[in-house]
Amino acid sequence: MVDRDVFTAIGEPTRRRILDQLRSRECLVGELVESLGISQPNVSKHLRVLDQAELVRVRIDGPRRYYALDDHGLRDLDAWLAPFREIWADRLDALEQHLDETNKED
Amino acid sequence: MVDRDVFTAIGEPTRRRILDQLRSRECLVGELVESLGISQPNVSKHLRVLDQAELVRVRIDGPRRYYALDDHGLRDLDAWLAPFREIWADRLDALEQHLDETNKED
DNA sequence: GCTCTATATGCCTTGACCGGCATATGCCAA
DNA sequence: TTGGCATATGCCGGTCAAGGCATATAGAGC
Repeated sequence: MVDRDVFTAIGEPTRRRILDQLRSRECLVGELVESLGISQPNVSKHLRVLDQAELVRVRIDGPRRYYALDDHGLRDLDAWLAPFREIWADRLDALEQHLDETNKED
Repeated sequence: MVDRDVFTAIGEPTRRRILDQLRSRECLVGELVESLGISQPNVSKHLRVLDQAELVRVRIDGPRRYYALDDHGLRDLDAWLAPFREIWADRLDALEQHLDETNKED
């Protein structure tokens, strides 16, 4: 329980299922327990990891806790991905250019 | 050694360093060993995981193996991320709209 | 204050994985 | 074919995380 960054957080399939579920709306812990079919302590532990990675945030309402998506974590992931995406773009540009050149030659 | 998907592959810091390094150009295993300062067997093992996740591909030249980025894996990650990105967009739209409404009221 | 509900935390076991090391494999040159 | 270089693979020990279970905490109502 040291280095809970976004990458380790989304490495776990169950946690990705939680994130997928939260896309539609915020959920109570109990709702996730029921829909995912895993134990409540387990859900709470996964939510803790997701929270530390800023992938979810909590809204406390009396004894209930509503969990919802938090943009920060996934934006971090998106930022990490960005330079790689640029490489794809460059390759596509190069491909297009190559095709253009080829057309000219015809 | 079961479920080598993109998520588990990028969960490891060393593997992310390898990917970062491969952004500039394809590399030999020995080059990665030297630049990363870790043992050769270790690099080979990480490369194997990255290969299974389609994050890198190999070009064999005699006894040498050039490793380069493979788009497929990171595109998978990008695809997983897409629906979340749409949510950000929706929220930004909603924010803009709210600001517009507020301006009108002034 | 007591109790019920909702959730979090602690302990334990098991399994996965990382790193180090030794060794195997594959390819080339002489 | 023998030797040497580049890389992969197998084994081992330590570590860490996931899941199950029991239990602690916190709020709401009586």
